[in-house]
Amino acid sequence: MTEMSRNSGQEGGQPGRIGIGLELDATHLKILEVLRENGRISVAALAERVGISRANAYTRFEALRADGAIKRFTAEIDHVRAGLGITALIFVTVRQQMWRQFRAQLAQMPEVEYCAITTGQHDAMIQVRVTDVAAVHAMVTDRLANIPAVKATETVFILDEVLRRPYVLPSDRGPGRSSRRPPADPAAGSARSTGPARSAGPAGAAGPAGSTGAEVPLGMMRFVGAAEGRAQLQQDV
Amino acid sequence: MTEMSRNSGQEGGQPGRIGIGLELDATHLKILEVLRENGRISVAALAERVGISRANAYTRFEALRADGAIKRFTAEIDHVRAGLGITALIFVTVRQQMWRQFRAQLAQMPEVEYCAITTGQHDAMIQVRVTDVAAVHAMVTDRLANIPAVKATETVFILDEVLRRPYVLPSDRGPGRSSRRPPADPAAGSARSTGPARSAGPAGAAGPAGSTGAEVPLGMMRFVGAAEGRAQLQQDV
DNA sequence: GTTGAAATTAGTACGAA
DNA sequence: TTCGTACTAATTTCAAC
Repeated sequence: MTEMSRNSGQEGGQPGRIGIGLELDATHLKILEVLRENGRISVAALAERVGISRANAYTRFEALRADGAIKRFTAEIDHVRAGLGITALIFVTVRQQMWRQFRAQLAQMPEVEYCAITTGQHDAMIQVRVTDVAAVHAMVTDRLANIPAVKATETVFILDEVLRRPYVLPSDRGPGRSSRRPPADPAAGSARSTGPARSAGPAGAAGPAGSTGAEVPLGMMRFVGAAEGRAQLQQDV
Repeated sequence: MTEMSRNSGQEGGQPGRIGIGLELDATHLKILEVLRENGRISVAALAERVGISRANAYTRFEALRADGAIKRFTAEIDHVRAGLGITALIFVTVRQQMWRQFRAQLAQMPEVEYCAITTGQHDAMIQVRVTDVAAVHAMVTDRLANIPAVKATETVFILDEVLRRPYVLPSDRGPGRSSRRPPADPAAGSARSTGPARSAGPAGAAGPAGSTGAEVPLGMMRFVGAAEGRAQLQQDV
């Protein structure tokens, strides 16, 4: 299972915990930078590219894995080549108090590649990969519609995936804080990595959670209030 | 080259291209299955898990990479640990005839992890990872709003990422076609991969593209028509 | 497509700076 | 902590079957 709970690497924790077990310095970020683009690089080559000794690279590599900063290593597969030419996004409104059931059902659907709980008009967005358009229809009408937790859905097809970065890092915008100019796209490269797969951690949980339901204009951005039942999110899930 | 004449193995092709250079048999899928969960496994261990000889595994492994079925290998990084605790989805309405500019600008934004062109109310969805909520605001108002190609945006925060599968494969639902019962979630594992970063290729391009703009009820699914300017998608991009 | 054996490389375990 | 080296184990390559 690929359930992402929000806790640290090896230990389970409370949902609210964010604890940092490892201070990531510039060298750590550099390692992550190489690894996200070439997950299969040897530690020796990694050490050379980062500019540290092999022994140091092994130590840091292991630390990053143990800490959970590196969750797992995966191969990016061409879905079209693999026979899954259709990608769709399904926005789901979940009936309050039924989040647990919804998550359980999700785990039973192998065509679901990604699911995130969001603010806004809907409660969750799921991304599915299937062989044909009919399969999307079947998925929505047969599978999702039969889940009591699902109140409503809205489907959108993905026509093209313009960009997919392995994983964004803070170092992408320099050592500093936020809004600065990017140093241009550092795309090319190859990465390699090794290690057992583990449950993913939680994403950011800050932000306008538990909003009131009213639209709150904030500059050009529209914070669409969460749907009813969102307040139960933490207790229910 | 024999059968791969129309697409090259290592090179990206035109957006409309779907060509299949390599026939993926059950063994290939099995290899992909292992690799997506453990991208850093050795080819020797891979051979053992798949049940083929080492040499065979090397041959197939290389073929999958050359063919492009495996695009690259990457490390999944815990964004929170890496200092990017906030994830948001920004739905963008793009001004017609300006897709090329939009895409060019995207490449200049390192905080963008993913961008897909969609049907529906909006034209594109981008996922960003940043350090704090303010950075999202800055991103939308300062960066996106200043792109002439961007007509409007709508932002939604991700409160939790419930599920992330390395990559969905057709074998997940058995050798057959579509809607069947999943064999339960085969999640855990770790993946390793290697390869240069590249711009994402086109996803499935079928579906209700070039729709009229009217809502077409189809079972429980709502096909929201594409926004104006979508017709220029292929020529413009 | 498989097996086995050689050459290379990776991973580990020390000390020393 | 980090580096450098030596030792051990594993992997990749290449041969023949």
